[in-house]
Amino acid sequence: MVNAMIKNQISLSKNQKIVLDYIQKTKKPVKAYSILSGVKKKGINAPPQVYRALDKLIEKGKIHKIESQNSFIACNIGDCATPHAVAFSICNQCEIVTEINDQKLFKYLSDFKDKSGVNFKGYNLEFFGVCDSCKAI
Amino acid sequence: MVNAMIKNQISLSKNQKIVLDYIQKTKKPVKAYSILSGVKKKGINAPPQVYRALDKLIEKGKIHKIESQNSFIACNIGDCATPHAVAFSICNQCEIVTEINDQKLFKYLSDFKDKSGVNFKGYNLEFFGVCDSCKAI
DNA sequence: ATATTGATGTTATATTATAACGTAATTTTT
DNA sequence: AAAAATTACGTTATAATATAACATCAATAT
Repeated sequence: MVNAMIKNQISLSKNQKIVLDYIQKTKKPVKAYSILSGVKKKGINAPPQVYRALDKLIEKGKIHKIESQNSFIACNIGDCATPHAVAFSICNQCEIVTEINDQKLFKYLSDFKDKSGVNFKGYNLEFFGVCDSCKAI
Repeated sequence: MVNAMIKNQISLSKNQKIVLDYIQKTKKPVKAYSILSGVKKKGINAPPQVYRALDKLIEKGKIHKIESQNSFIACNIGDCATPHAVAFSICNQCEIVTEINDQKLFKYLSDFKDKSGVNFKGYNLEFFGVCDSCKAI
């Protein structure tokens, strides 16, 4: 029982913590090589170290990749239960990304079936527009 | 009037035609450098020529970029009226991509508003799963 | 005719990501 | 606890994706 709980807690390795820390500090999505320069002083020296950490953090639901930007953001839902079923809004002007947490949308997409009746395990949805702050300018 | 119609016909430049031709011949999504090697004999020699054509073809609704694959497919809806509001299904095994043409889904996504009431101009939706052919194996 | 815009060709380089190898730490199994 | 298996680490090199910059040519609009 207790063991099961402990196992459920997702544990992070040293480099994974360093990379996650860095991503969580920023508001905008960050690119892999920005992360690399940002964590050099912590002893991470080479791209593979960053990319390996990123891969694991995605698997563990701690971060998401924004495919249209090749950038990464922290999951704002804590431990994301569905790391492969995600939706974001992206401002075309300032490029700020916000993770969308909308149960109705999630249900709609999870239930969606294509013409041949195939249902999908996951999805990545990126909305594009201009955010309120940019509209105000 | 006639002029307006002629203007409405989307015209393609020489390189744009070559690149589109190549993409339409393939069933699977193709990568930029595959296109480049595929059209070398047609006189296209360097990456910028391909990428410029790709950009224009996307603008003109002739092709779409599959962001999660950095690959490109021909629009299966002909002249896509909404080149920046698209949905695809992607097989995780064979990586085949199919463009989804579902009016209900389109309406749902176009009407979607985030928490702050912002409505979005476009979206890119990629569903992931295993296609029927791969399931059968 | 001439200014503007769109397209081309080319070289070089920037950006993003992974292969491959050896080693060390951690976890699981026995 | 020892052996085996898995996971993570560090490093070098290189692959794959994409753009900057510049000169030239073509088309179209004023």
